[in-house]
Amino acid sequence: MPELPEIFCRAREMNESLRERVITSIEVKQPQCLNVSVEAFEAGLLGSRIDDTHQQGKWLVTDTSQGHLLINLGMGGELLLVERHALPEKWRIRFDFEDGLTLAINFWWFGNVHYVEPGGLANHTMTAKLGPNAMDVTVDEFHALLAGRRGRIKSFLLDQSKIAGIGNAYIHDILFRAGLHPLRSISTLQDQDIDLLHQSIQDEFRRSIAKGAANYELNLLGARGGFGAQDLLVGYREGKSCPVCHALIEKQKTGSTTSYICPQCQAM
DNA sequence: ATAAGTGTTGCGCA
DNA sequence: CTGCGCAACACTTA
Repeated sequence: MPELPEIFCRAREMNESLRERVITSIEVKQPQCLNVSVEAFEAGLLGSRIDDTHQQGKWLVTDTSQGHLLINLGMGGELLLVERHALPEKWRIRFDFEDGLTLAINFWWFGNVHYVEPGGLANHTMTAKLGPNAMDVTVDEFHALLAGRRGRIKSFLLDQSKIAGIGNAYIHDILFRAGLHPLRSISTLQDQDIDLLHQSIQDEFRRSIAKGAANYELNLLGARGGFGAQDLLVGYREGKSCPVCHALIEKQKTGSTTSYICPQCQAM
């Protein structure tokens, strides 16, 4: 589950390792994850020089000399920079560079690799409609985003068009740190709840980024991140005791996603 | 061995 | 606007 911390780290790694490289060949094993035909994809990116990469929600947006490469790893996957003779077993799309290195992209379920021509980002609806990056939202902006909303807090936080980058793995501890039940109605939140929730998002993501993000994902060079189960307070800890009140952590179906909560600390 | 569950997203529908 | 069910490119666990 690449969420904001993973994508943030991958963007940083791409900037460190891919800038100035020129794409000399492209192999697409899975055309379904493209937004254009294989022919158009290759015509767009062959010969292009990699420039800056930035993170936008769960998307990686790479500028090149011939347009933009946009990647969404869906529910998990890797971007591996390897020697061409040492390709990983599984990859769906591959970019070869002139110096013998290859960027191999894989994802295990639902990913996107898109090409957008120069100046066309505004027409790429999947990224154009994203809300502000969760880590970039100030506390005042966060209050404004929530003002007048009716639904439930978890649905809002997971809605990428409202605020981008939060997924169903980090959200367990984000809500726990804020003392909020996932099904809590936004309209019942007090100002201090919103302040604390904003702080929780910042804290959780910063802690993960500081450790190189999730340890179940590989970075560009194949190393695992340092943020893992030992860093979670309630997430994926069903039946264990709450670190604050020692009540037993519960796993609950909340709408179409599963939630891990402390029934004491996160009462409705 | 078979089936359910899972980190994402867009869509249609109530 | 909000919620829900569904489907789409695997893989792990019960």
